[in-house]
Amino acid sequence: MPELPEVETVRRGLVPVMEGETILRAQVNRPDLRWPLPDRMAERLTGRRVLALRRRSKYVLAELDSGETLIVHLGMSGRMLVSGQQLGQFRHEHPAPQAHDHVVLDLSGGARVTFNDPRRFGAMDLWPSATLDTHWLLAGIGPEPFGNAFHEDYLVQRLRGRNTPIKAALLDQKVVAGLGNIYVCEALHRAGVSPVRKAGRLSARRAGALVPVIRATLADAIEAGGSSLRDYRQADGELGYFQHTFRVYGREGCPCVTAECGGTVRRIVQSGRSTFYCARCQR
DNA sequence: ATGTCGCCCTGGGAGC
DNA sequence: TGCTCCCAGGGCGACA
Repeated sequence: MPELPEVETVRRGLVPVMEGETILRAQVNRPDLRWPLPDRMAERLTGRRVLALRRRSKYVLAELDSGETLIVHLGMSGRMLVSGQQLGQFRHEHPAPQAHDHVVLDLSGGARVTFNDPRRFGAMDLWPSATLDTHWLLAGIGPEPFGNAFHEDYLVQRLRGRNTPIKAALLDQKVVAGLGNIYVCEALHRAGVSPVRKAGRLSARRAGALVPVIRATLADAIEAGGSSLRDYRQADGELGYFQHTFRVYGREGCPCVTAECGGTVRRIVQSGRSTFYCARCQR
């Protein structure tokens, strides 16, 4: 689930139950996820107030009143399940613990946030907030797609001379933060750019034009995620926000949705990962 | 520096 | 029903 729009959706879902609240209890059920969890993680979280919830790329960042920030990455299968929140006059019960519930946080507002991650590609760490940018997971990440540093001249410059397919270049988190396999495929289709085209062989005009298309693709996805945020709250934290209408992703063999195109969506493999695109209208 | 590949894990679905 | 194989939205580190 977790590319930038999904992580942003998760963040927005967590804000009302975490921001300004105190972590009354932290339960850490194993010593590691993808990497070792920080030393004494439960103690360093317990009693801390969450000052702000932010997002950087695909990371959720919980700034604590201890001067540390909890860094969370959802990997491929990570979930942040919310239970026990107040809904009108009702308060949901906490569900029974599930397999792969690795970290459980009980907040002062009554909510419980459970990090569940079957594949354990996720990660958590605690790091001084003042030097968050220097954390090894965050240090090399490129500009936020909605930030001022991500603009047409930047992207043109960044792609110049690169011999890798544009698909791989946009997947590279050093080029732009937060894009994953789905939204790269979707953005390239919207832009009419072939995923196999070498990044450096895209005209400056077409390379620059990717910037607003990437933003629009992500913004639409966030909006779609936001619309199902209500389900997320109602349904005991069950994360079910994928009513997105993908134009190419997962649509191998289906007709291209571009008006008057008439092409068929193909699936190919690039650097070991599926790419979906229409060879007729993506050039 | 740049680009590709293997790998860390588990679960779900397709096919037999 | 049960097995095997393939696939999965990430990203690091090793290699050419």
